[in-house]
Amino acid sequence: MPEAPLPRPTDAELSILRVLWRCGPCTVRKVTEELEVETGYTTALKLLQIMHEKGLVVRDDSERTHVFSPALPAERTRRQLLDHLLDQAFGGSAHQLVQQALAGRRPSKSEIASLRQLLDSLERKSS
Amino acid sequence: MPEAPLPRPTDAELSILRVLWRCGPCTVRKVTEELEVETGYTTALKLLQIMHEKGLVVRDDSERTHVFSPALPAERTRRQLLDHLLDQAFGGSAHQLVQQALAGRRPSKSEIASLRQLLDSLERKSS
DNA sequence: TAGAGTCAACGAATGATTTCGTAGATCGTG
DNA sequence: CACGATCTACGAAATCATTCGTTGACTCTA
Repeated sequence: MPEAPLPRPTDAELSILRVLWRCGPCTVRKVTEELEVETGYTTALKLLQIMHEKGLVVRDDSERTHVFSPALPAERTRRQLLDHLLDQAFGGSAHQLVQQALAGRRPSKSEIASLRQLLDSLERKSS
Repeated sequence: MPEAPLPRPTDAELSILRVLWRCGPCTVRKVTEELEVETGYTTALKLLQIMHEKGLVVRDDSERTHVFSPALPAERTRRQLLDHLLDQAFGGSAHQLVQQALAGRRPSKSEIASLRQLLDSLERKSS
């Protein structure tokens, strides 16, 4: 059985994943409190149930109060979303995307330095 | 009346915008033919009608066969989508996003050089 | 042990998205 | 003119996303 790839999280689902990424495993109540937009308890619960069905989160129901964790590391999900945007809006050109992401912003000196290093290592690999 | 900001295009809408970006102003038929996934004529028409209501495309209906164009330049829409992803998935850290976008890819030497130049100019500005 | 509080489950309501069938107007050609 | 082709408009249907009320079970405490 070739397990289906996880679906792309929706906006509301992503806001829940952000909580789990930031706080670690959470109960429904904790998620409800940590969400940046005021949300009803049952709404958060329903979303977590759906996300559990989809496989986006893992549920520990050994206790009465269930505890939820992301099914994938944040980096995997971020990568998936980024790849999708890359295809859909940037014609697959990572270069163009990076250009757009940096233009008009103010990365700090240390960030610029770290990006330079990244370019260096990419160059070594590609040569 | 402060005109409402344009809504973020959905996936299907974005696939139509890609056609308009690539081909310039198009009739419904042209869009239908150019879409990468086989799509019925009325489906494309309906989408264009909705996009017109939302303000995502401009319609020239001076002739019987209408002609549609993007309401915004591609760069503005790409920027909007990128900013949204940045907030939603990368906590606003452009640095992290760029890291992720470049890691594991093979930008060409010239692309790397052009990105280096971009970093240079950013550094000059921020100092 | 009774009552208040907390919990998961379920389903309904709403709205957005996507697809497509049909109808009516218009155009061009034989 | 009449017919077929093409066009826009409209609305129905299916699916999905989101929110929330209610219910029944469990827990803790007075």
